[in-house]
Amino acid sequence: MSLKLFNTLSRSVQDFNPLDPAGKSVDLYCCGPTVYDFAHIGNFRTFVFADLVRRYLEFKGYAVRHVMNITDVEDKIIQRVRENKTTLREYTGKFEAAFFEDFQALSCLRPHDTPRATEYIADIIALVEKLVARGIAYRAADGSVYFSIEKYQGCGCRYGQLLKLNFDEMRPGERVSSDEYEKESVADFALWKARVPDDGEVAWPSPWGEGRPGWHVECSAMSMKILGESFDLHLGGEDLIFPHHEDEIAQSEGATGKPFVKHWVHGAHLLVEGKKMSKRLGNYYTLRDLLGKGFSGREIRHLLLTAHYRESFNFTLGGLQGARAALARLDECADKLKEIAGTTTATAEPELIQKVAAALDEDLNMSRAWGEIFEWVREKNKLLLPDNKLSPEQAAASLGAINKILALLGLEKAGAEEIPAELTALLEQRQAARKAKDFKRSDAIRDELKAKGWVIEDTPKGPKLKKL
RNA sequence: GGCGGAGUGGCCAAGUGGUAAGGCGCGGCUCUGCAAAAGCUGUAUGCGUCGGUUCAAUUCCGACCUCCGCCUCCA
Repeated sequence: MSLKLFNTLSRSVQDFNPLDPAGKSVDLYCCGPTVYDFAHIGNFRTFVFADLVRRYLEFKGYAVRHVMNITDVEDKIIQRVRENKTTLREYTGKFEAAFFEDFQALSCLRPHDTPRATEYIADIIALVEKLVARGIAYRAADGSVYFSIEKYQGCGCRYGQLLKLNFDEMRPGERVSSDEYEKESVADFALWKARVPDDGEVAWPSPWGEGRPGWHVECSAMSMKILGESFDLHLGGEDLIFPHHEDEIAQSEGATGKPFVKHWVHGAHLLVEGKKMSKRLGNYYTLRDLLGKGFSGREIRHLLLTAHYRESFNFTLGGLQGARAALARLDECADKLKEIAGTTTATAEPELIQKVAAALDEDLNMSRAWGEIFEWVREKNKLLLPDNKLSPEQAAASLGAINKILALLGLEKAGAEEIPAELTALLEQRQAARKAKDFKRSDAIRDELKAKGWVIEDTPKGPKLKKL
């Protein structure tokens, strides 16, 4: 089975085939965070989605090179640096570190390369020079360099590959900042922004005078430097389709004359509690906010992975409770299998893995994959309870399968917590009390354990302690 | 105004031209000294509204309603 993915270039689901003639390696670029503040849950939907793409490609046997940029120079950052009377590096370093902490809390695999824009200034300048030399970019009177869409189209290139553009009908200018009035045409965009007083110390020398890179150009410069002028996959949030990604294509193809990216995939946004996230509505959650409410990164990741990536998804606190319950059901089944399997090992049974892979092959249909997983859980539960019908070998094979799936999804269960000896002693006392029919005492011990955060599970084979 | 996406049970969410996966929640049952936990089980004559095509539509077509995204530095 081969992977099918939606491609924004064709606006349709198509077979994914890497550029590598051997069909073995895949180069993947995902637009990363702008490190001006803590990232919110919407940002992380995109990164978890990108992580799923990477993990699934690796699962299918591809050697993936995953690159994600860190945007560490940009208008908002400069503004914050000014307000906080700090330096660019100090300011962005703090939020970059926070970002990777959050990233890890969600079990996202660290990309192989995480280039910072400020460390690729020379490459950015070289790319802009190339565009200027080809006559596609021009220096305006204010010292900024702009990309000319007219000249680009004059070279036989197409602007508007990711979406239909109709400049006459568009509402121009609402968000054009006042420092861009030197442009020849409203559609043109900045490659290099001349230094202005508000920039403070944030500036680099260039052939056009001091300044800093435009936003879109960093992704073109860094992705091509690391992955080459043409590569397989470029991911990002759907809001980046225009202008960011369209401009990336223009800059890259304008400079190289080669197709930039073969396959563009965009993740949809999410709503929070049914509404667009906003600080005013109180439904703006950073990852830290959610962790602070007691939810785990694993629960949050599970919830983000329940819906299809191209559908807008309603993220709710109630949904997180549901994620917790769903994961508990899964873990419970795995624990029971583990108990039966003991130290026996066996090859993972292939059926579940095949079904989940078949679902993911269809444009990463996670909802269908979950359907398969939970149907499998029910089937296993029927064999395990009320009395086990599985041999240790069978249980080990089943356990191998579910563990492989959880690893694929980045939802491995953390190691079980050790039960303190004093609690085990209490549990034994309760059993003694029950045997003596002193239920008052046994219930008191049960309450005591519950107060300590542990619940007793009385099974036909005796009591077990479980962390709440 | 232009371009694009979406409306499926109490909530979340798949899917299909032939009669609705899965998760959460809720009810029932099993187990239990009682509970809890766990498991099993039940839970949409219906897929925004109104028309049309068809032997058959939630699925195709048209109109309408509602919601969401992008339209020059937002994941």
